[in-house]
Amino acid sequence: MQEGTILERLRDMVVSGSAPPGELLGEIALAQEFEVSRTPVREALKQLEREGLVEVRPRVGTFVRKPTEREILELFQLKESLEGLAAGLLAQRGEVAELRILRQNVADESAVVEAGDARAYATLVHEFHHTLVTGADNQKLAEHYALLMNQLAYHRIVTQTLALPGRLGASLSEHGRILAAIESKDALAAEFATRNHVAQSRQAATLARIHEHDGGAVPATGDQA
Amino acid sequence: MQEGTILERLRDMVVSGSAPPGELLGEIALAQEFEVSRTPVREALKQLEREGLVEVRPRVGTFVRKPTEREILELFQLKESLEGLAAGLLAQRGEVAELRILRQNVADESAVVEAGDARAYATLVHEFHHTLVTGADNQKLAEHYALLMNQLAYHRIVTQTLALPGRLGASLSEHGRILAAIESKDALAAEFATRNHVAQSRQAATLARIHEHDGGAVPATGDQA
DNA sequence: CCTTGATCTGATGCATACAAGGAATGCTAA
DNA sequence: TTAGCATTCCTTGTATGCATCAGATCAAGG
Repeated sequence: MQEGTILERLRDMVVSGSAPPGELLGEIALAQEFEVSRTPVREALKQLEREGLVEVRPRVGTFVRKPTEREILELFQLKESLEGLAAGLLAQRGEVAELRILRQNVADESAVVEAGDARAYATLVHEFHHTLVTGADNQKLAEHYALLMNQLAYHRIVTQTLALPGRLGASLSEHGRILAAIESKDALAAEFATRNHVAQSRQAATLARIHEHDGGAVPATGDQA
Repeated sequence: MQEGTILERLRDMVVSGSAPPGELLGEIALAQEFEVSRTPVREALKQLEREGLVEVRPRVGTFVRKPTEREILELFQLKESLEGLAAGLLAQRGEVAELRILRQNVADESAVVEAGDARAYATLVHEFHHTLVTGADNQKLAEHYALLMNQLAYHRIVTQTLALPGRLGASLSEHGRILAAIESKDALAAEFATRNHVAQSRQAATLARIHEHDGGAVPATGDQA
């Protein structure tokens, strides 16, 4: 079959969207699909419930959960705080491996923005933020952050958001400012540059969702920087 | 028997310390104690593992986990960030029920400090921080915060910390500054007052742990404000 | 036609039996 | 005496059967 544990495969089904929101994740069906018994499937489903990805209705079933607008706002507020913390911590660490990765990452971002490749940029954005959090050298922070990002179905949101006009370049320069603040070992500046970046990203993501609900592609007329 | 679900009862055993670090939480023994089968016990243990309270060694057993010094530092860093976020959000909410609770709480704190009742003050401290987070009106924040606090074995740490000379009064005035910043709807001031308070608390807690390792009660000679 | 009720299906929740592996213990040999 | 090893015990991991209950379906009455 596929790779990875049952938990990972199930989580991927939810995060990637191959199991759409509202869909019933029946223990028996999944057990047959994974060729195991209900017990390990059940354990994995409970874990996903703890991660906020599915909703278990007792005696009824486990369903893929779709975050409400309210929850997305709450998650972005948390994201802002946690990434800000990470940037500040990283700035205090001095010259570490993650810093070099960030430099290379921003350089790569410049290149793909030149080429206008929004999808490649989305991948680099993901790596940038991931490196930021990893570089904070705080395992607990990384764990909490990972929970957040799963619930935000990060890739798709980021990809859609970056399709907004002007957002691509704005995001790049924001990353540049974050890196500069970290380079200068100014923890406070790094924190606030990061928080500002996340806030901007949140606004853009909100717009992207609104446009999506309008029905389909993002329009050419944008009203945000 | 007792009240609450199996999960809550098990968690309480770990957090309260009635099951000391390193102790084996055997599924069979717990199942007999709770008068259920291994299955629900096992589910609860897995949940506690995800909360970071126990460590599951495959094919060996589930053991009560003791946070390392490193982890405690990491958790306090997160606590500082999350409580700061909460205070800032609360400051932006205007006159809400939680704000009135905080006012009453600080007033009560003054009274018990006058009376010199450190134990009663510890309870009020717990309520103050809990109200702060609740008042942020962010469910996800509250959930992540709850995870943190469980791992910190908050009650005991706070109680020990407040026993340090001078810490009682310092904590009270810090709470006062936090409340004042929230009252003035200054989100940034509220955030930093809270972060400063948590940082002070962390330093005091570190001292308390060091003294504890010296062997027993906190000495009368303190070297922190 | 709409509402209301019983029934029936299918899902989870729990209990239990069996399989598999790690750790301690005691035995043997050097 | 001690090092090495086999064995035994005790633990979790998995599979499966039964009990229970939410929700759908269908029929009967207004």
